[in-house]
Amino acid sequence: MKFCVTTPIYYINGEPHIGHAYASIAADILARFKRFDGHEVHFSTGTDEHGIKVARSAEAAAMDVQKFSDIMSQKFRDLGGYINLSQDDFIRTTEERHILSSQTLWRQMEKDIYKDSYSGWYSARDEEYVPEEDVVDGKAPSGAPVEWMEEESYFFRLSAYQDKLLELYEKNPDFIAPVSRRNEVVSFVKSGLRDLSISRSKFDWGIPIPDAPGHVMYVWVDALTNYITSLGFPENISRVSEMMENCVHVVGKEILRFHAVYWPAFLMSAGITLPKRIFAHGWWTSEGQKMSKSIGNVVEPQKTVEKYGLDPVRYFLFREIRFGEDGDFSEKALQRRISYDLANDLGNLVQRVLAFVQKIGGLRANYDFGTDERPLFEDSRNLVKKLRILVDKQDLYGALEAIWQLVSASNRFVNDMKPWELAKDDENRLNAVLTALCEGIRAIGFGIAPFMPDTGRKIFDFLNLEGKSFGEIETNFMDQTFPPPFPLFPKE
RNA sequence: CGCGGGGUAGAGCAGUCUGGUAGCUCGUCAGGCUCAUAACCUGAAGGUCGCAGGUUCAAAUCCUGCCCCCGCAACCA
Repeated sequence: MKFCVTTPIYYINGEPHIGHAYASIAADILARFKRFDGHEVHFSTGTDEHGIKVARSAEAAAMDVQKFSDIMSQKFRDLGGYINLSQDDFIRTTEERHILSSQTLWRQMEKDIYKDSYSGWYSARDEEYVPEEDVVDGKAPSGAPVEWMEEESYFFRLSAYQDKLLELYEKNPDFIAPVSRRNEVVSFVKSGLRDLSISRSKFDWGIPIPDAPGHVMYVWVDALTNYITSLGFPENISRVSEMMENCVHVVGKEILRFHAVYWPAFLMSAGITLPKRIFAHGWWTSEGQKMSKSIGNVVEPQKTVEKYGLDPVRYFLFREIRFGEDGDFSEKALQRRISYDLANDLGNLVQRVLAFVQKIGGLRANYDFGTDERPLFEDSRNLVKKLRILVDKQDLYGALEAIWQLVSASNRFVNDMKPWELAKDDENRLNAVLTALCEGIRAIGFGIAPFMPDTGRKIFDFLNLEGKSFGEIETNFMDQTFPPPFPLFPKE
């Protein structure tokens, strides 16, 4: 089976923040899970580097725009390192392969492209058109004066795709997730689609339009195309098709419309396979307030990871709120998750069980699961099946919830079975209990590994499982001795 | 009358379609237990279910009006 997942490509006009890390880690978790489950995975991320804003920022920094792009793009590549991204490709829209890809796509859409003039209120100071309703007393929101301008532009016949898009949403109810976002898009499309201006001629920091000197592509055309460039468009069209139909685009809710309306319309026009799903994630506030530089509450991924460790942060982002909804990032909440969920529940479970196994010199072969051990054993074997279903819905919160149900069940099992008493007079029973618990810990390890890669690996090491995948969970723990365990999430 | 979602214990949510005086997770407090970085069990505190009317034996749940919050409302990458 094939699986493809993408992050948005990040616009390099600003510094990486927790929102970028969030989307990237989400995609990373999906990619890692599918790899564990034996799929051939393509996971891409990257940077979006064209457009007037980048050109202006470079100018403000008195830098060559390509040089500026190189520096900014590198910051996003570095972010991937801090958060342990397992991407297969990091794409930059200024790369040659992408320029060719975008121009090819443009050509394939040409039957839906026509030349006309675009007019509107233009702010020369801001170098951009200002929407009619934002113009007050002849001024843009920035205070700059606006004037009525007209320029030649290429248009994409988006209006021709209204019915096809509605049919797409109708036939594929899961094309857009979550459901509330889907409804927004459907209602937007139903309200009527206008043709889209897809070229710019007032600046040149963009991909040149074939045979149209002076015109560059509207950045969104170029940006969206990255997904198929990464898959090998235009050379490897079969790979593009087979990956796209199994592809989940993880996007922020602010850019859903571009992905759920424009992108499928472009692909339909060009005759390219549509992605399987567009998943719109929510936004984080920080300590109860909107993140902003002036308040000084912007959560910086690198600093947060340095202070709390990567795995706890990855865990927190997907346990604190349901994926798709908004939530609040606070240090107190993070500390609580680390202390309670990770150290007390998970860490302590692993420690109390493996320390016991260590104490009796390993697991022996002659044991029999009785009616007491069976349920935990079954739960352990069923966890992966549950996770497959949840992960296919991108319900990462639900997945962690399911894993922690097994953590709790395991902890409860230790309390109920009292291995410390069995140790006195019933060795076989003790072996059965500890073996069932190791089964639980193994399942938990597989479950958390996509979320917390380092912690997953530690658990695999504890149980001599390094290199095993989901398909190999049937292995039995017989006559095993394990290396001595150590606390996974040590408290100070 | 632009479209849509929502206001339920300290926090986040379910319950509203198919009326029967409220539930889940986390947090707080007390007791029990203890192999371990401790967890688990039991019990407790805490809600006029946005406001006001109406229907009904009975309303978070149905009807009417009002207040408030939040998305979307096209070229913003």
